[in-house]
Amino acid sequence: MKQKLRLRQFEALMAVIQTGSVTNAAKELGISQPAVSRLLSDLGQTLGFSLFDRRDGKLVPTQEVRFLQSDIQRLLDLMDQIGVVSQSITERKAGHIRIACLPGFATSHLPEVIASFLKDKPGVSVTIEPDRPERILEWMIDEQFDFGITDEFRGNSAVESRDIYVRTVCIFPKNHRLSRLSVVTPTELEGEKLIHTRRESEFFKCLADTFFDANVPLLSLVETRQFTAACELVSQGVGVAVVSELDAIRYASSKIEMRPFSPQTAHKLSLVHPAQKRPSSITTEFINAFAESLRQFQI
Amino acid sequence: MKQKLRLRQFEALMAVIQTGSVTNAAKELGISQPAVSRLLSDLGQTLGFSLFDRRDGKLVPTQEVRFLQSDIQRLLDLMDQIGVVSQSITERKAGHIRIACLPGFATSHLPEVIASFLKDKPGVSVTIEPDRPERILEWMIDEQFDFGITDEFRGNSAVESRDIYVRTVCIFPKNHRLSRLSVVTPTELEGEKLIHTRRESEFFKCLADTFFDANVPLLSLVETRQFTAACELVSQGVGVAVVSELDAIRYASSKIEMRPFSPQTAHKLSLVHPAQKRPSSITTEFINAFAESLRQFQI
DNA sequence: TGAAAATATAATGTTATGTTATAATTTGTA
DNA sequence: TACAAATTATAACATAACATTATATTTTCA
Repeated sequence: MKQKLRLRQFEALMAVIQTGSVTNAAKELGISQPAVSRLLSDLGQTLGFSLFDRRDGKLVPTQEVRFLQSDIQRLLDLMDQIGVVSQSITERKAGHIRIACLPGFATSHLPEVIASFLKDKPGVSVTIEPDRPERILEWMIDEQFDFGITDEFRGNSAVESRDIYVRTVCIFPKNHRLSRLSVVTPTELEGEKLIHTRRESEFFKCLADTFFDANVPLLSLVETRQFTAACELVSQGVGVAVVSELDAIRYASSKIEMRPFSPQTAHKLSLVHPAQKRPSSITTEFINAFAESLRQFQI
Repeated sequence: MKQKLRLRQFEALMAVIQTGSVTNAAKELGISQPAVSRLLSDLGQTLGFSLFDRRDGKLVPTQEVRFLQSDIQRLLDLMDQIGVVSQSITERKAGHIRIACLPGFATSHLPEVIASFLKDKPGVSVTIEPDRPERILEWMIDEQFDFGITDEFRGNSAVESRDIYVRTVCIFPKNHRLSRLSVVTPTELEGEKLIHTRRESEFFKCLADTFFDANVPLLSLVETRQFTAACELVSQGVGVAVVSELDAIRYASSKIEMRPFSPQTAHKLSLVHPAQKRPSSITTEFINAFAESLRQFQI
């Protein structure tokens, strides 16, 4: 066997097996009969055994060919499949996106965005991994994920980011004295015990500044990492909080009320991805879709 | 995607992924660097997305390519495998043989022949199906088996056969009065009750003829289809029999003795295969090996 | 920044794959 | 059996894929 086996030869072989004649095979392949004839004779030459026997007008494959037939069929099917899949990739209907996000997003906003994104993309799959911002940053740096949704991001040369400023609101238990207001200010919160994010967090500092500027002492009650935890505590009637509108809306229940907080103190979200690696086009498309989904909550 | 995907392009792609550079890939493939360069650019063109990103001196595949990578690898592996298998077929080291045989052969002579035949042919597999001659003939006619070992075959246009005449011997229990003889004749068997094959069988008729010619009445005791059954009965001391030497030797035990039978009355075996279908070369080779294995028992 | 290495492009030869024309073979039928 | 029709093989030749060498361009790295 000096000559190389060619895919085209196998295509011709299978076409003849299926149609029972060289002439019909040629029709099926959309080429001339002599072309098929030669592909077969070349293949037979390199394989070293004859491919067909004549049986009352039909060509039937020899035992030797039958022995190879299933493998050859798989080969051709696989080639087809690769063609189909790459077509899907080009049309952005196939691919995989690995998303790292803050725990709050894994259960509330992100799933809806993914669901609508995947609606017309049957070949696309997604991995979601929720964790703390520090971990998300690591994952971006060593490129274990394609896209990250985080906060408290302070910039990193290995990571590209896009900042989103989300409106915040004040939430409090139903029938709270604040419910008579249309806007809540630090002054109105004087004496209220606050549930808020960690003292070192950027958002807490901004919030503290607004209290300082209003010359109101900020009374701390509970310190939590996540806005959702704050929402939960408020709904238990423990206290009041200033949280991202995104979380507040998702948490809306009969037990809490929300009002705009003034001065507007935004919560900064960062949509991040590895800087070195060019994101796949499906990833880029998803990041844009996600950013778009946040537009209604932006300042 | 107007252009067709080519196997060669995938080979180039995988070589670059493995080696991390076009230059090294070219070396691995044993072709020039510009050749690889162009295979890649053509492939990228038809796929519609870029294949590699530069990362500190190395080319790393894009997410899109990674998504296809395993399928492409399988494709190439399969192509290799087909090459290897067809090579084996050519060298008659791969294939499948379906054998139909008389029950006696399935357990005694055939297995040894198969075992030694397969010794240097790792890719060859065998199916053995024991049954009656009528069934074996059917199987040959509708080509369900490649090779048949039968007797009482009277010819059929759909079946090609090769007749083998196997020597027969007279067997009897140890210490029987016949054991003083070096050759047994019908005359010597006068008065002995015989275990023999069916009355309609060709072999029985031949045997009966020798008795008739010797003017000795043939006393029938048990009629059986198979020689092995006769051997078993003889070893139980039930009577004497004239059987194929092939069976007698395999059945040799401390309980029976054998002597040549005269006049020599051969048992005709037929090695058959479908006439219309050209047997695979591995089948032909096996049939020859099997015929050879019987040489020592032939007249 | 500039030399070295890697890659892309251009010009061109070779092989695979296609074509049409036609010969040889097989099949079906009188 | 013979003969027309259908099928397949062969010949001569065009085109595309794939390779080459030469050379321009880009990237890498000291």
